[in-house]
Amino acid sequence: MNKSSRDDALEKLRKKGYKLTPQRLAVLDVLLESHGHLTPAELYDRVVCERPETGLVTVYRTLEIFLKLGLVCEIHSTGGGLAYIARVPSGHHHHLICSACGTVLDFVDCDLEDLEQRVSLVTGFEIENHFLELIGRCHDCQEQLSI
Amino acid sequence: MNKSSRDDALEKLRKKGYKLTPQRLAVLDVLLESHGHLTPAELYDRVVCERPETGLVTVYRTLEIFLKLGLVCEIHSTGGGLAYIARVPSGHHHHLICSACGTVLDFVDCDLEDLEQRVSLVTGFEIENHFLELIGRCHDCQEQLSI
DNA sequence: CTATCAGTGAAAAAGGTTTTCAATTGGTAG
DNA sequence: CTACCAATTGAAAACCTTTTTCACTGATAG
Repeated sequence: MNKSSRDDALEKLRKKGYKLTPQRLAVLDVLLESHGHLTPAELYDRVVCERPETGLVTVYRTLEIFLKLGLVCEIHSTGGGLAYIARVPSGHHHHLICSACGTVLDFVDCDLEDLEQRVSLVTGFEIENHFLELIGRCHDCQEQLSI
Repeated sequence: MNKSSRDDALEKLRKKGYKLTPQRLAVLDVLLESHGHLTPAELYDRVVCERPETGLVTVYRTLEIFLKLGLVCEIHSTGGGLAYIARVPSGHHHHLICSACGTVLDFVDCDLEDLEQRVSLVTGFEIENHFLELIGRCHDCQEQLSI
């Protein structure tokens, strides 16, 4: 639960003219309370606990809006579909994903600007974006293996 | 067309006991002749031109084998499904993808080991893998914009 | 020649995501 | 406070990608 993230999100939604419906608030709160990434289906399951009248479609539509506003990040590395996690309001960062429990940590220290400049010089590409995810095993899951 | 890549691929297939069927050869050749990444459906379309009796299912099955043998790389950043590109036999590398024309270049110079060690120290994660794609605009597509 | 078995195509199934559409609702102007 | 209207919603259907199932084929070994 992060009050300032929540208020920041509500502010952005309001500013763009999106209505603060109960469904959108529920999706937002589930995202903010979650420690790891969630697939749309997982998100839907949790939202339905609070508001049984919510539809899966609305979860998809809400995620689309949240993504456009930068309130969530999309995670691609997970097999099959996409997953989403609330974005802390800290600008540029990447994700470190535990392959066992799915916990996602952010990290900022990526130094990719240097790499991008080098690659750009060699290839003539104008780099617009990058996509970096580290996959590993978090401290807790390492311990569970050795027990 | 890259003769040594083709021979290398045939060698690997043979060594693992996979039969060199016309369908598999067709998929391989389309991949080797392509400059960018291809979705399974795109690949299928091109293969069908040469061998109309080929099924989409076989393309999927072939890609699965090629991926296991390291003959192709999977690309995640593209919206929707996955895409594949022939892997040049050069070990560890990443992809630079043109957002306009889809051309994919490889680059090797990633220095992520340093980053991984830093992130590992800070977070306690044991890094197993990383996933990096740079997205940009290739030299040709930059020119087309300015014309 | 026959038995075997990897490989195949077509169809069906299985996900996941998007579209359609009629009904409802949140925010606002009066 | 009320009425209005565009935005939003849920359910169903449509779509797309990928996987599974199954009967059949075509090599290969004995």
